[in-house]
Amino acid sequence: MTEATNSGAATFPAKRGRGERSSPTIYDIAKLAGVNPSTVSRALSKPGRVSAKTQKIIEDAAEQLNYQVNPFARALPTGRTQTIGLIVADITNPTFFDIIRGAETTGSARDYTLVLAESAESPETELIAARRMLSTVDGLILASPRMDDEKIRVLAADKPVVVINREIEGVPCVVPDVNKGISQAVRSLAANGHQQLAYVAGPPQSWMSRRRWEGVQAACDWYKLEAVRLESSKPTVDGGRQIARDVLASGATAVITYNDLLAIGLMQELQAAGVHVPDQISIVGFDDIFGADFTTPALTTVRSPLGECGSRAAGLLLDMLLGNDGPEGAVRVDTELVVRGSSGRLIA
Amino acid sequence: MTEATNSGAATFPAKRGRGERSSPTIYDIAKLAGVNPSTVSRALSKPGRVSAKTQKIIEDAAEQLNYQVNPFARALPTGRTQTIGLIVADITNPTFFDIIRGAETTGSARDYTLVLAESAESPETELIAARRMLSTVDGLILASPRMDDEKIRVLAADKPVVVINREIEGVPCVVPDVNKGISQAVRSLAANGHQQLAYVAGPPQSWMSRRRWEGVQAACDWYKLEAVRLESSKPTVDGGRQIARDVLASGATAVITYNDLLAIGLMQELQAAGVHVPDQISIVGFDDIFGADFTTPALTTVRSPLGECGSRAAGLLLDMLLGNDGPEGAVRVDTELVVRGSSGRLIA
DNA sequence: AGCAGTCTGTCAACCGGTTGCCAACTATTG
DNA sequence: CAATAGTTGGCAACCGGTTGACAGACTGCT
Repeated sequence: MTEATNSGAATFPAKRGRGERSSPTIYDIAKLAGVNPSTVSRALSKPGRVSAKTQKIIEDAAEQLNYQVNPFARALPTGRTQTIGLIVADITNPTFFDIIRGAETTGSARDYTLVLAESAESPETELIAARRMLSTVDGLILASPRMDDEKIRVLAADKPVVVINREIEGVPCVVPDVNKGISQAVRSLAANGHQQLAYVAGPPQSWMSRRRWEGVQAACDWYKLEAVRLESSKPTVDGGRQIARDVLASGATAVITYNDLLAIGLMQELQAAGVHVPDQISIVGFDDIFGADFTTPALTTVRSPLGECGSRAAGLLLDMLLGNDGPEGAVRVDTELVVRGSSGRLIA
Repeated sequence: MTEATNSGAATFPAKRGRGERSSPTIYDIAKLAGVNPSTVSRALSKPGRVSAKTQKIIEDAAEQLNYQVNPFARALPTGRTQTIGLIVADITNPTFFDIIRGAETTGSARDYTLVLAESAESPETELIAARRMLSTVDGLILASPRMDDEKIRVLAADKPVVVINREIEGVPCVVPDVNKGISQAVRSLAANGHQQLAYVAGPPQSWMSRRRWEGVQAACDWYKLEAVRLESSKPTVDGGRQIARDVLASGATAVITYNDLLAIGLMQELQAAGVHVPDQISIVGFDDIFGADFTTPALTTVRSPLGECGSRAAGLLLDMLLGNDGPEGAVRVDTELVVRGSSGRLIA
């Protein structure tokens, strides 16, 4: 190769969008420290592989040049990117705010950067986003995914994946354990004299909505309440308003909704219709989202520790990246009833 | 090189965390299509550089192999990463939810990925996060930055930066133009018989809080109201509760707060103290955050189109990445008064 | 047919780190 | 003092795309 043509000389372009001075590389450090670039690389990433003396010299040089690794150059040969991806079904939905926050916080505490995408509730968009991300992140968190189990398993076979708010056999999951919270809610309602309860369901394809309904049924069985299930058109404030007439028609005096948004809409509409909450109807929401205590009366709700879910999921993921196996079954985080003003004794 | 030692043979490790099959490269495509890798590269990224025929062959081969570019490999020589960074002061704060959403949406519409970080309201953390990000993204959006102008200018000299919610000479900014909304608010209050107005300020270092106070003063001058400024301890619901006694003491019958959170807390506390809103005191918030209409009465507020800010900022950034210059002055988006139940005629 | 001008594909260098292998050097021990 | 074991640093290949330079093919024109 020494005697090769070398005709081209290929002067590479300056690049660097602006501010011409490109950042220092390990080659610069090597020159300054009088060692080989590979030694610099080792000193900076493999503690103990080089002698303390050389280590010091190199670190000083790096300091002096204000060196920062180029993450892309590092990612190329190793595949490690120091980023984790998070895909949420709907950025608009406050449920996910806490999840995002939790994931970002524990991620950045361990020097990982969070990459965010949303699927707009569409299984297809979700899959596309997931695939696109998978090549650029070390691991992926799916919050309330909409695609089918099998697709998620395929993704999980490729890189570490953690799912929030859904249980999938063979994939690490973090799910709020709804039973405790629901049980508290139903007991509290029963104690307040309620006998007829309505559950306002969420999207039909939602795993979590089914789960909550099962929980409600079980608890109502136990506490001897009658439970009916009503279908909302969409899991939003507006959907809550629309379901109000069905709720009244059902004759139930207590309502548990799939989420807080539905509860808030429902309460607004009932109040507008002159129904008093909680004297005539008690309302219990789900999740304890931001703003659940802004209402009058403030919303009683089953709190899902969403922030903790995000943070636990990120923690799990990072552990898996360290080579540990994912947990056996799903990780369950406790839910609990937060009693506020929207539920109480029935005043006939 | 042919006669070289070749002793090493350097068998590179398999890598790929799991699922051994690594993804196809342009070399695989080249082999399949019977052309040179560089031709593949050109076909895939430089439309028109290769003949239509070859183009077709290569595209088919890529399709068949289910090829995806390796973003790191591409980023290394070019510096382009197809990602934009967003740093917010506080992920907890709902003000930023819409900004995040706006930025994510327009970003991903143009095939850019959003990378998110938060500064926890600390100028130092912010700077560190910004620096760390800057090396891995094509451009950066700073929402309500807390560090000083000069530092931001330095960052902006390196890569395109857009600032939201603050004006900095020489850096592209997107700011809500508060005057219109404030003017509407004060006019409405004046029309309802109010003569004494209090402004509850936000964090002292907040550029936006000062701006809003100036706007309030100007509008009060014009509409002949008296305005006093009160200092909140923190811009949260809790801070709003704490300021209630000062508000009452001030004798003002109308209040405009630095943000909705303060307004909500203030209203809760006043109502708890038996003060009727809006009959005795009118309250106007700022931003129209998620949940501002959950309260009873629903909150009257000056809406800042936060989602639009995020989306405009991302748009601006992407344009700058295309080589266009940033806008001359700051981009202003209109604010407007949203009248709901918390403001109205004074009933003495 | 001869020749300039245009297209198109190939070659090879390069981005900036990482790492397997080896050789030189140092320290330990018989 | 020599032989052996353990360290440490250097060499060079490699990750996967990008791009300037260039040569061969092809076109059109005289």
